[in-house]
Amino acid sequence: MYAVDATAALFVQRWNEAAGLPLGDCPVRGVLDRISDKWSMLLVMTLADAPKRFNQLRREVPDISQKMLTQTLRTLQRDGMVARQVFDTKPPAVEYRLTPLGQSIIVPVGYLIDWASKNHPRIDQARVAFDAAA
Amino acid sequence: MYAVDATAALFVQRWNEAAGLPLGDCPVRGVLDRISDKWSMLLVMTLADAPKRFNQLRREVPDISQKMLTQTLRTLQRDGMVARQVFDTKPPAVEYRLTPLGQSIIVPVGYLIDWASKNHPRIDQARVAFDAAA
DNA sequence: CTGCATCCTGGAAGATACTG
DNA sequence: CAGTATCTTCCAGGATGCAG
Repeated sequence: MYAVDATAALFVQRWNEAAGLPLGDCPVRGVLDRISDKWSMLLVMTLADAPKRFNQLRREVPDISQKMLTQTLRTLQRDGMVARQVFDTKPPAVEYRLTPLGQSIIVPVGYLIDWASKNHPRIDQARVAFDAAA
Repeated sequence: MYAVDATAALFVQRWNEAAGLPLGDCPVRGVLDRISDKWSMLLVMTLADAPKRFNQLRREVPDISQKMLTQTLRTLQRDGMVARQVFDTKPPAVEYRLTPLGQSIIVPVGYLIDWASKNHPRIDQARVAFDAAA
């Protein structure tokens, strides 16, 4: 055991319960896998402040290919995180917006982002030290 | 804009600042990428309650290959999240434990796990509905 | 027990071209 | 503008065998 704070201990306990499930039935594994794909969370955060259109997303995430943009948006839509609204104008416009479910993940992902921005210098330091030792 | 709560709005604002950075310089992207690999967070959570040895980890995460276990542990060690301690016994024993940095990520990841366990039924529903519509 | 070395494959992702 | 279709590349990850 370590000395961990109460919040961490609670999460660890929940995790241990979840981790005991058969692999296919562990909902956490499934969600972590989804989050873990290269673009999903990036798009969720890019849509976090306002709904956006297809090419607007391409501009704001310049290093995503249009194929992966389409594909990731479809997956997010299928998972109920993003809603797709077509405007029947000429030329057609398509707007993507977070659903309430999609919005609800902003906070937990936000904590991770917060952790990242606070601790990435430590990670960088650790890497330099590790590589120097090797 | 959506109507989002204050916490979410704060995280969105921070994200937008981070997202403005050149891609290589965005610390958040880097950390999301690390988290996004298949096994890192799984191992962190498995080590969250107590230090463990190599084959103990194999048993607790039965579907990880030994190659990926070694590889992921090395990466976590390099990033300063995990410490590796060798006991000079016969046969040799090696113990892996979370560093303070590694422990500090339990809480933000925990929020995500919490979100996952609460919302995975909604995601499942959404998928069924989406597939039925198609 | 704790690994490293090698080989190999599936699927993720990129590039390019075309369309309503 | 918002996609689809196809081809190709690339590498994470699995399988297996060996070693200190």
